[in-house]
Amino acid sequence: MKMPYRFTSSFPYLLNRVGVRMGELFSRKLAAHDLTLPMYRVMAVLRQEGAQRLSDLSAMVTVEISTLSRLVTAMKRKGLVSRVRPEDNGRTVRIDLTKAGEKLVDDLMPIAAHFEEVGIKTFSHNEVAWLKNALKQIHDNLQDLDRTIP
Amino acid sequence: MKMPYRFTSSFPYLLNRVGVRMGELFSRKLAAHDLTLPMYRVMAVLRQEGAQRLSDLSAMVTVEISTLSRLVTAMKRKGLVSRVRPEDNGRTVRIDLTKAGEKLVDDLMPIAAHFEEVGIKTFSHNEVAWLKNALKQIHDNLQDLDRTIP
DNA sequence: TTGCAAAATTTGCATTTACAATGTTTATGC
DNA sequence: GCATAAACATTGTAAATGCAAATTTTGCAA
Repeated sequence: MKMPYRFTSSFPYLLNRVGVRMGELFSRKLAAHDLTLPMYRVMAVLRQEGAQRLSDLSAMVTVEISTLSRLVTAMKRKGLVSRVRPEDNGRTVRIDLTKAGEKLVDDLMPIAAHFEEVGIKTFSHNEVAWLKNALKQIHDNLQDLDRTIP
Repeated sequence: MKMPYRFTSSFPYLLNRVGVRMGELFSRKLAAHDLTLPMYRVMAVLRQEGAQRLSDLSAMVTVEISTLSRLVTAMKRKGLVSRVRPEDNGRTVRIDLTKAGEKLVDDLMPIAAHFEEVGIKTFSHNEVAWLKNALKQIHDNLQDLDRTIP
């Protein structure tokens, strides 16, 4: 038999709910360092991928590019990142972590990892791997739709 | 062997990414009705659960209560919800869908369901059920932490 | 019953965000 | 080689958000 549609059992609802919760928990820790969650995400991506153009960073962090532009301004003021226009292509901009930013994000990542750990502690290694892969897959499915019907 | 920590393979990252994407897609549809995603979520919860107090609604929709207060004001202005103070407890407030709000959310839910469908189309029924349950479980794990260490 | 704490919501205010418009720099067609 | 388009990034502006403070109503103890 077909189940009736339940909003609170829908994927977007469950997704948003756990995402917001996890974000809140971590944000409290970040506040002690005078940081926001988007700032952390930017630093974490830069740490992993190295210097990025603004638009690429925007895609990786899933934050609107104009928002990111201002965010980077604030982070630069804090001495966390550098922003330079490369000589070979002056319309782009190259964002990178400073030493201080690197140090800070290295301190914070274990805390983020801890919250992740708490969330997934009731799952096996394989289950977590499957789950993460599913999230990746679903994202791709939605991206495909986005390309098909703009 | 232990894998190095990869931010872009972390659960919070994958979660946020797919959540934002799905939200964006649906938001575009909502814009045609002059609605925002939080507004839809409020309506969907009210549709499923019936009238709610503001604080309960806040918990269900995972939106900050002061934000919700203003959101409800805007929705009331649009004629989507009613807001009354019950006689038996004048410090609470009772939010409920109007007929118009009910009609609107009934029209929108299939669209939301469609995007969900697109996202999870590559998974079996059982897999989706497992996935949703996992998200619920993880949320609970985090809630427990929240209660343990405030 | 009166006064005080708790519960629930609202508001003040500063920050963040999104969309559109604008500004630069590079690439392309003729 | 020059005009024009395309690619990237920034800024103007209005709306959304979050925290703290204020407000209103209820519950409780003396």
